[in-house]
Amino acid sequence: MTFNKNHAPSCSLCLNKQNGTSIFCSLTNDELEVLSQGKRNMTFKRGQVIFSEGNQPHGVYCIHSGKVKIHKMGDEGKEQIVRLAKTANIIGYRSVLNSNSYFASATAIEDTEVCFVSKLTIVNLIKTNSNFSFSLLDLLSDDLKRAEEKITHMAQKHVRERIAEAILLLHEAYGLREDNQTIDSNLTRKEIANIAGTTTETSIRILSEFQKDKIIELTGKEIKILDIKKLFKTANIFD
Amino acid sequence: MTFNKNHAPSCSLCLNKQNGTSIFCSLTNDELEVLSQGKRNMTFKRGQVIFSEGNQPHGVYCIHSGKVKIHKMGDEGKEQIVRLAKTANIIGYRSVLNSNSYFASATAIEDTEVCFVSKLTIVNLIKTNSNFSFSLLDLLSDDLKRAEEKITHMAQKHVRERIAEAILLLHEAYGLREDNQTIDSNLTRKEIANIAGTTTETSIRILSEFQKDKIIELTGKEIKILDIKKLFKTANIFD
DNA sequence: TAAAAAATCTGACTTATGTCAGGTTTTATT
DNA sequence: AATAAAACCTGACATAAGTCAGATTTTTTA
Repeated sequence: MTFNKNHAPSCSLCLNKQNGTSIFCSLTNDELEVLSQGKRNMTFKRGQVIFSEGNQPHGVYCIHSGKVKIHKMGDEGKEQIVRLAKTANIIGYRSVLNSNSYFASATAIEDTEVCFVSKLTIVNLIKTNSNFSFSLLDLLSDDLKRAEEKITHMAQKHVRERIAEAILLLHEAYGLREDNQTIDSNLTRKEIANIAGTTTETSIRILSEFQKDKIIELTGKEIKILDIKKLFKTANIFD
Repeated sequence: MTFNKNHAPSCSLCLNKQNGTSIFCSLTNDELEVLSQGKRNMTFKRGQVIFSEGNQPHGVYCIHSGKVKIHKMGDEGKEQIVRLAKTANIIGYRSVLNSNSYFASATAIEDTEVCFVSKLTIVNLIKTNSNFSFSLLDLLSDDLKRAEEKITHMAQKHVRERIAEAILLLHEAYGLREDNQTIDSNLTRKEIANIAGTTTETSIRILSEFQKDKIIELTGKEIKILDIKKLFKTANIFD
């Protein structure tokens, strides 16, 4: 990890804020100025750890650009990926909000720039700006909803359905490349297994099956979605 | 369900509030008065539904006494229990906070009295009392932590470990009866299966195994914990 | 650019856990 | 109290998915 004082712009000029995709959108100009003054810019190369399970949190990380996986260690040292984050998302807030140590780790899955914002700044914002509190509550509620949905699916769905769901999650979280077909991420088979909660071998086998069934096309780590309707059907998701 | 205007006391006199176990502890006397005036008292018999997946939420439910399961329907109509609530807990807040329809249902697992608090009241409290916001954020953070832990366990633990964990969850959530050994709840084998994410048959079989191994003693639906250390070990939980 | 280390792939085999079926006991309803 | 409906239990069997092992390809590192 390296510090980088000048790369990310001031928060009020940040594109992610202007897009309306950031949790900091509800801040006043003054508040943004304070945020901007206090933040610390850092960059992480693919594979580098942003924070680690068990450590003490001192603030949150706003992803200025890049992609991050949030993962937990299981009993036998097997990784479980519990969330995926991208540009404009903030990570590490859960532990800050209830003052526990991190219960999960965050690792860059591609080169990533983050702005670190101290716990004190976040706490002050909650104290003074209820819109910010609402944004945080909304964010947490959404995460909780997804997590409890995932519990149900882990308990009840077959691996084939869960792998299909993992691909759909990647699609939703990271979107498509310019060709409008290829998922904009390159996780390993093992990481896909760790989203779906299965073994690397099974993940490989089922991805090949999907290719044989003309649902996806695989080129190395790239996944091109050929038939998204079939993918939803395979995942057993209807709506 | 029946309305019951006089059973639960005014919020400021409520024992759950005085115990320090309620989320409303951070409220001022004036705020408690508003809360008290606005609340509506309801009672639900064992098995009755408090709110249902898919419906629109209009407020939160504070459990004055009783026990409630929060559960989701899986694809094949199989229930997954995602949380357990008891006296002093509030339920239904997740959906209120991000204005979605309920994504899970709540059903009384024993006779339960609740106080219904309108969404407007909650929103006003968040707007005016940042301590209340902190309490809610803390609550949601804790739920999220537990949920993401459960995802990992669902994905990686064997059914035997998950059933042991389910018993420990019951123990933690509902505590013990006067004998200091028997868990104060009487879920069916099927409901235990629906916490652990397995079938009724397997849950029955594994509970019998635990009895044979002198970890628990079963009398109808009652579960007496004989060896909690062994139970933790069986669940593969150390700390 | 060579060597080492990951990641991918495939086949054979094992096993945990689900499914089905039938009987008994407990609980709820009339 | 009688009947119906859940809940509980057990055995036999089926199968989804894990494990192990070895080969190939890709990526990383020196």
